[in-house]
Amino acid sequence: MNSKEIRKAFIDFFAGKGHQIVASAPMVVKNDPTLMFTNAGMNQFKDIFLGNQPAKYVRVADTQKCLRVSGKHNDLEEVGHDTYHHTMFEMLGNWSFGDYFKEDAINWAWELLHDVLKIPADRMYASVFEGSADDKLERDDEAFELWRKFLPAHQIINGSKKDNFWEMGDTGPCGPCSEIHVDLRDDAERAKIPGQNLVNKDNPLVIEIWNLVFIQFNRKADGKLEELPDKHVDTGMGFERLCMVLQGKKSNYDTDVFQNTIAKIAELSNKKYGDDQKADIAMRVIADHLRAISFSIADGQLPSNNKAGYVIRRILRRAVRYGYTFLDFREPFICKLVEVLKENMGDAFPELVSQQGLIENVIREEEESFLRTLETGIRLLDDLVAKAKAAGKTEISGDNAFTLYDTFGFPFDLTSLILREKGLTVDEAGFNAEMEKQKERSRNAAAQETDDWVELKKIEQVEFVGYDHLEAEVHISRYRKVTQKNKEFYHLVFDKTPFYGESGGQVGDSGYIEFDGQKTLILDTQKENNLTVHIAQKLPVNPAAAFKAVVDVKKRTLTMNNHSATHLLDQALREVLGTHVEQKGSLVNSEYLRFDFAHFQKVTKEELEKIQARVNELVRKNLALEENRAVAFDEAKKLGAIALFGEKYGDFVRVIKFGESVELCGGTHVPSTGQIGSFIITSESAISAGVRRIEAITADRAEEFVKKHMDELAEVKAVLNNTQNLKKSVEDLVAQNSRLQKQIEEFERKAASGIKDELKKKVQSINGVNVIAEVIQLDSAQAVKDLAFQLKGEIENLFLVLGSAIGGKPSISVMIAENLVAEKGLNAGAVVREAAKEMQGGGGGQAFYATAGGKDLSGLSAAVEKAKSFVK
RNA sequence: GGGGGAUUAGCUCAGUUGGCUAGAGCGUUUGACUGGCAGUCAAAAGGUCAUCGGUUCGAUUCCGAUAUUCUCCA
Repeated sequence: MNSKEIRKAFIDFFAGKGHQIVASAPMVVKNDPTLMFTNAGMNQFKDIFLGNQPAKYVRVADTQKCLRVSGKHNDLEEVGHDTYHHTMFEMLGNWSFGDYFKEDAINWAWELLHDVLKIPADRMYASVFEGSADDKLERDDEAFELWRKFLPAHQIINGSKKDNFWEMGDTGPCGPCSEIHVDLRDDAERAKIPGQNLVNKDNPLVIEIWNLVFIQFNRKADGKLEELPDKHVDTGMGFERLCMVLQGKKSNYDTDVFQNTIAKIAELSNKKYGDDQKADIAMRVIADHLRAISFSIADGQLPSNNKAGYVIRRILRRAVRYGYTFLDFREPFICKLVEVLKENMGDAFPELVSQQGLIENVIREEEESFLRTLETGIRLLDDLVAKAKAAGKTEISGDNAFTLYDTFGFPFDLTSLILREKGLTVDEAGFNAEMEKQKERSRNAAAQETDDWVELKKIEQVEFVGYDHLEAEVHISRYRKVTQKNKEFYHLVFDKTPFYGESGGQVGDSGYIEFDGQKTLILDTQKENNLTVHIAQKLPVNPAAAFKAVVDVKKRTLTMNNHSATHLLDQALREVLGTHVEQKGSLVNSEYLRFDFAHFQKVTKEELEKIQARVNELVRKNLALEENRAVAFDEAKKLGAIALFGEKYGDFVRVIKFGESVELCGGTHVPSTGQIGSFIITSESAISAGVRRIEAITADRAEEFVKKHMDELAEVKAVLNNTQNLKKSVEDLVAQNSRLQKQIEEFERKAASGIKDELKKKVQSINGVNVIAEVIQLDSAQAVKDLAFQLKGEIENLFLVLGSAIGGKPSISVMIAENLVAEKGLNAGAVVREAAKEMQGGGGGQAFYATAGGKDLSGLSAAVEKAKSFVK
């Protein structure tokens, strides 16, 4: 069976058992502060488990793209070294939300693996939770008995709390789980050591493929468990591992999921997979990371320097590093692999097909930029090596290596590799110590303590009334205290709310809630999945009261202007640039709007003018908002609504129409576009290969912007006697200025040359040295310097001291012919330092030319005399 | 969110006790050599040393802020 057939077999099986098949959620998570990426199939159902949202279907199955870059068994740095870890993987899963429980879950798992997919029974092992004294839990005998129907007792293993008790986090839903392991060793090996001894022992051929989680408890902040009213099943099966088992391979990377990519890498690098261990690791790393990066970009997450974007950048750079070190790639190559990936997975994940061009461009750009970083690092490292060698050292300090890594992004393993080649070592312990310090700093800065929710009023779902009302009577449904850096604030959840929680690029509302004359400020409103969390500075005195919730109208109105303008901008962009323009991100707040979109070249000035004019035209048409809050998703698409990649949509969506602009959007909008008033583009820039950014302002801000510019112009005109032709006047002024500048220089030159002739007459000969020591009238340090250098060229054996007042301050320059410096041991620097004392100053320079300044103008001639006295 | 760098000629970068006429390579322009191209040689142009403030007799250099940008951590 090939991988496509295997995926289908799973989906068909559970569809046959009454499961609703749903689409994979985006791999990049939005609206969940605790998670950057989907790391398990259950993520998209989190709200159901938490009780924040009712289940739409009680039985669901899917294949979910997941990304794991950290965690107990999956450090990014390990991926590729073995044959079964990945960053991005597919997780096949089936769920029951308060419907079937252990019995059906286990029966069906067995039926699929054994009866449908034909995995031999004697190669399968099941594990069950052994119980835990800490939590006062017995062994999961129920699961054990269910497995006994299919497996002999010795193939059922007791698992520890670590392996067989699943928890969503420190707190929240949890429960025992039961894993299915498969033994892939050959018969001789199996005869030697029984498979049950190797389960959960990190043997690459005795592996867990499916985990069935039985969610029956809720873990509270004090560590205690409470029984859930509704019990759920959550399962996850590693798709790549399943393919390995069914295709009779010993490594995930040997399955058809990865082999096409690896073959392409081998071709590009002119190496063969299987010839060299290190090259093999590199190929696996690249084949794995390619998937993670491509899917992230397709989901709209571009590499950047913080948060999720940074994780993607790090993964990509790791792939480049391995290609660079072990496969000798010196130019972008990962971008050339996207084509193969698309052929492999484009069927199941159409976003790869439609986003291919963007993915390739973004990857190429990132590769180029990192190769530049590497070059810089190599140069810096060469310097360090040269210095170390000159000092007779053979080790580079951990501190230095860390600076290379931390400040210049040069990977530590490359540092030690290059040093090894040059016969040097690096202090790894020192490096790690510095690394720890950095982590400590960041942890302290980000440390946050969250208390348990205190529930006051049970609700099914928060009702958002903010589309229609900016005030409402609300009750606090639950609250909790959050402590960060000694600052306390409170998270409040209301039964209903007029406050818009930050999402879809639009910032959250602020405002206040009021009871009995007491106001509590709401600083911000955030969304945690489906929960709208209001951030308050303090807890109201009487949390159970009925509050009047009031949104900051000014801020909301300005934000609405910008949000609606963003839709108009989107439409104008499509009209002017073409329909390839796709939104890649946006930010909308009360100050301005920012819109990122796919476009492969700079937007020209003419295009920008057209776009801005078009938006303003749409504003003036005063198009009325047509809002429909519950349109079936398919229906909305038929209307031509613009949906975003990487965005998770429900079955029913909100559709926002302004004339011809139709978008799926949850944000708040103006009743008609005339309210936007005016729209001004303030900047256009590139944020990544193939992605441009436009920033713009509207309404009040636009008006202020125009006023500021007009005022400035008026002021400038006033300075120029209210000239009719400002541009010409300024040009004339500039031309005149440069002409005068040249004249001044000419005069100065003449003056200097007059002074020069005077000075040449005053040469004294002292012991064969031609001495000039005079105070002259020159007001420019540069002119004095020029004069000194000219005299040096014209008089041999010169010892020159020039005193002058520059900007009202005394200054002396000493010039000594090079041969005198050498023969007589004279040093201009020493001379000026000594002489400058006469005028309360100091100075320095080189042996042949030095300058000094001072505070006391009356000491100038004394200083000149003093300098002269150095002639021997 | 927190740390560390960087910003000098069109480009890539040097520039240490604060005073070096602010440099190199590449590129550009001009001239010479060659039948032409390529090239070689010679010369020249090109700099608010990111911006603003402070310390100092004096700041590209030290300090602070801002902007832009790179990078690491969370």
